Amino acid sequence: MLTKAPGMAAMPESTRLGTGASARDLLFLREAELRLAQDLLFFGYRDFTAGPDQILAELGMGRAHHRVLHYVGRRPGITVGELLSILAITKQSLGRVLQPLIEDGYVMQNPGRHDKRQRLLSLTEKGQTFERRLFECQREVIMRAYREAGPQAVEGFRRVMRGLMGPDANGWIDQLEKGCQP
Amino acid sequence: MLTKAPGMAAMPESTRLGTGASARDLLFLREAELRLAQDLLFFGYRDFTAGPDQILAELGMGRAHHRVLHYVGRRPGITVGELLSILAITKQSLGRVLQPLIEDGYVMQNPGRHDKRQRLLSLTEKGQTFERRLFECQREVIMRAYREAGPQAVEGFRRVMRGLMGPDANGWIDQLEKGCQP
DNA sequence: CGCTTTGGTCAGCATTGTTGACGCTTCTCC
DNA sequence: GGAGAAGCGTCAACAATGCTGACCAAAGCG
Repeated sequence: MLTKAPGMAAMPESTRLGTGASARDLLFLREAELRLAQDLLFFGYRDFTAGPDQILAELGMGRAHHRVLHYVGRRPGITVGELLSILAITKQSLGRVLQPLIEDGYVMQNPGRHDKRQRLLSLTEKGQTFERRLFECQREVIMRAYREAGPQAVEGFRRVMRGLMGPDANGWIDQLEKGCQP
Repeated sequence: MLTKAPGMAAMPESTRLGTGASARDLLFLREAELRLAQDLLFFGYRDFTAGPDQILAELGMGRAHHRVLHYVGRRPGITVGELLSILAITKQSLGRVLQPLIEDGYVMQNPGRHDKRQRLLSLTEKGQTFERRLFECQREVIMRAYREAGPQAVEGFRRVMRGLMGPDANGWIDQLEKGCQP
């Protein structure tokens, strides 16, 4: 907004992080660049969720249902407590979407083997099918964005996004990534 | 989820986009990588908005108020119609947050010079101060993430985010970037 | 046997999105 | 100049998804 550096964003220069970075390297921290980040996150997140939202609406569901289906699908046998931690919402908020999902046969619950208080959640066949449908919707969007941006951009995207979130979320991401490559 | 390529994300190889990309280059399009993207966006967006949300709550406001303050601040003299297009919400939804912001002296409206039907919106001193406070909150988060990730990662982040959003949002982003470097 | 943990539930409230309908002012075009 | 369109505001009702507070039941644990 004050200094001028058109196209600076395209410079393929220094890769060094932090230590010893020149003033030139830090141009991307100007106010205008940070404002842009706000916009990117707002528009990006909104458009990214738009597809599933539409499908969900047809079945009388919302984004919260998708999140439950996603994380139950990602971690079959997850406990209610873990799900609450991941979503960072209250028991009541979760109950309102989880209960219908169970009643309508998308999610099933089994008592824990070691701890019978627990209700281990997993997707039914119907739940898997539906979750996949929602996923395919976003898959296309991400694939296009990733392919157009290229592998290095994707890696950069990941680094920035992880930097944006707090330690809790970063921990969950680590766990989720681990769990998917057994 | 099916193939295995630990640490692939860190490979600094080919930069070529799309055309002629090898199978190796496209490993980042595996299902697990796309699932990860879903998680990154969910956690990232949530944690990114958490700071302002807290401040806003103390004043009886919500995220919607922040968005209005942000875009009015970004485009002083914006019309109600433009704001509606950017936010992609209904007139009624906007009215509910805009009206209180005007009454409480955060936003002021002046009749358009050429078209007197228009109400050109801009931030009052009070509005600017408050918006800046919210911005500072996110500024720190973004700056840390950007600095830790490095300039190339930031560029990648931008490319991917722009790829995620639709043409409308991309158009608005272009306009907003232009308007800030007059 | 008591205490804690895990999970469920009821009641009420706030934010923010939606539709539909109606009114006022102002611009534009014939 | 008058008709219709455009820009904006507003009332009413509804839906999704957060929240708090309170209370209950079953199971684990010392």
